[in-house]
Amino acid sequence: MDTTSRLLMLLEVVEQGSFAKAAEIRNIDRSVISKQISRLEDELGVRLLNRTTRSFSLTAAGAEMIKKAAELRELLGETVRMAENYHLEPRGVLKITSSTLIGRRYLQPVLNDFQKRFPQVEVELRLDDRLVDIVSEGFDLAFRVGEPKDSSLIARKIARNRLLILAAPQFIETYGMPKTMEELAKLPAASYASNSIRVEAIDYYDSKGERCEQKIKSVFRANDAESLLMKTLSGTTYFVAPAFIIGDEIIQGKLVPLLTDVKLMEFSAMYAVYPHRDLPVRTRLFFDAVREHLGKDKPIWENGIPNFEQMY
Amino acid sequence: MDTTSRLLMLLEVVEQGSFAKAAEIRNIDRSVISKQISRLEDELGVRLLNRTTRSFSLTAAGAEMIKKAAELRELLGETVRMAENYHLEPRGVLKITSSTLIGRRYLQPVLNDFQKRFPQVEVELRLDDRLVDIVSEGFDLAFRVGEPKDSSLIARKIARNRLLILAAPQFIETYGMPKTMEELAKLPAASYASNSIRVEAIDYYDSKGERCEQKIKSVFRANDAESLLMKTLSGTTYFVAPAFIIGDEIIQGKLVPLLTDVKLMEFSAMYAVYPHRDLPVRTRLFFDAVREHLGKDKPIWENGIPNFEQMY
DNA sequence: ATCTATTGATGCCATTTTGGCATTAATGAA
DNA sequence: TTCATTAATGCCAAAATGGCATCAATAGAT
Repeated sequence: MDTTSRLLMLLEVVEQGSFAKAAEIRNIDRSVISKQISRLEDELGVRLLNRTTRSFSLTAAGAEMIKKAAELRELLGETVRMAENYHLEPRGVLKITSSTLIGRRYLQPVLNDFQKRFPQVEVELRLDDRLVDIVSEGFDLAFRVGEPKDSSLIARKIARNRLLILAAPQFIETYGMPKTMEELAKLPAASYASNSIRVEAIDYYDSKGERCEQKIKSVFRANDAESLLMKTLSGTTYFVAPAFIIGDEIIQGKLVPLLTDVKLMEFSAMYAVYPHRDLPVRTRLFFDAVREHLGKDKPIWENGIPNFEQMY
Repeated sequence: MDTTSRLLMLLEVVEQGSFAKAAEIRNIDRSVISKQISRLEDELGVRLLNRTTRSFSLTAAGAEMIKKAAELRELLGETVRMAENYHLEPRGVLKITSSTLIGRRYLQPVLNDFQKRFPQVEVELRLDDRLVDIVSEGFDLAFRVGEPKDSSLIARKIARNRLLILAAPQFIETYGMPKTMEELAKLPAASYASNSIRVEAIDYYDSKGERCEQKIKSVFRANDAESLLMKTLSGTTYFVAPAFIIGDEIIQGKLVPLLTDVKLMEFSAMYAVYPHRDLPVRTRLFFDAVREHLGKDKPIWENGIPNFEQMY
């Protein structure tokens, strides 16, 4: 390890706010960070951090150094990316992140095939339902539902994501088949709720084509679509579900679409997000493979929903 | 060693034109270069050099990489320099270059004192009578006679450098004391000649104050002032000498100034040259020490020339 | 005020990496 | 052709690295 790497290490330490966190991210011992930062200070001949045993603050010199370190990281990244443009065969580590469901159901099959075709590519898949900082953690590609806010990133819509209103047959037996949105609104619902998004109503177009919002009676909230689905399968709630979480439950008769004549507003589409314009070969190929797998116009998950084109 | 260092190594290899020369400059074995460049190619996944066992050429990828490597070197240099601005005590390696005579006679005493005062500063002195590329070789400071042409460098005049016309007493016995420039011009001269400068005449002001040029009869030319001086001491030539090469030869009576009533044009002054606006502390302190040693208005070497103020 | 958990520093040791030497293969020059 | 120079490779000793255990300091909890 030499001065440049030590500067990048310093930058990470400062970004993370502690030696320990930086060490955890790099999967190395804290002592390594401690030693390398000390050594960097020796090399530069300047104290960079004011330590107070349990924390630190930047010195004036340290503040200038991390600015330069950020420039170095950027430049080094550019350099590596430039080299990657010369790769004919994909190689290196493909780092991907997505929500658990997307990863397990839609990326995993593509990845399996991808690594058969390109054995030289290592894959690191991080399934996480919270948003991940793809720049600082160095991801090549992220898959998310909903358009990301960070405009420094590039987001491409890769599949639409329509909504359905679903319930189990047992639910319909219990409550009867609702005929209107107002009737539906009185029935118990399962709905998605995390600290970022919270679904509390159904957006739809009424018979006159006007946009309406119908508040729902949510009795079960979770930040995990599978949980909501399981709850709904138990027959105790209905569920306004984005299509991409549906497997073959409808074909198997475990779930039935309700109010299929109502026109629902389109839900946030699925997006691919990446940090730079010029993707490494491995990323571009995988990206294409995912789009191929998901389908050009009609997303793959809609195959499990008979007559979906005629609904909603 | 990490990717950045390997890139810088590549840059040096390309600049030097061979692995062997780059290895020599760094004082490491060739095998190290060979291994590290190979490893860099592995890391980047691109062939950077087309090898032909006895030489190499850059690939397209390699050409792009060395551009980036040059940027990296520049940025890393800036970073280190920025850190040096925070040094209160001088430290690090002070790298100086000068001509042999300047180094031996005028820098050496200052350096001895300087390292007594600041033992933490290492010194590397390169005496070389050809011009040295102070940027690419990383010198802090250079001392030269004559204003340098490279405008990317900063040059400061640190001492005037007047001329004298000198001869040994034996020379005067042999040829008689010349009374006019015309008489002098007929006598055999020793003169400085290198592939850059070639002294073939004496510039002076005549009795009417007009600029004149008197061609001389040069019978001994060398690119080394000491040689010219020794030749002159032998009594076979006179010598138009810059004052800074004079020791105590005049006081000891070994040399006598000729035609002291002629007003000679001032010779190129002595300059200090450095590559950047913001000098590290060690450099600034040494620079000041040199100026102190040489004297503010009257250069130290003029002390060996009695009544010099009244001559020429 | 006291206790506890966390943080960064330090010393020690096993592992990895590095750099130098010797050898080899290739190639341009004499 | 021969010869000298160059880069690559294998081997080995030396240096650097990373992990573990430990310590001292301190912010936060009780």
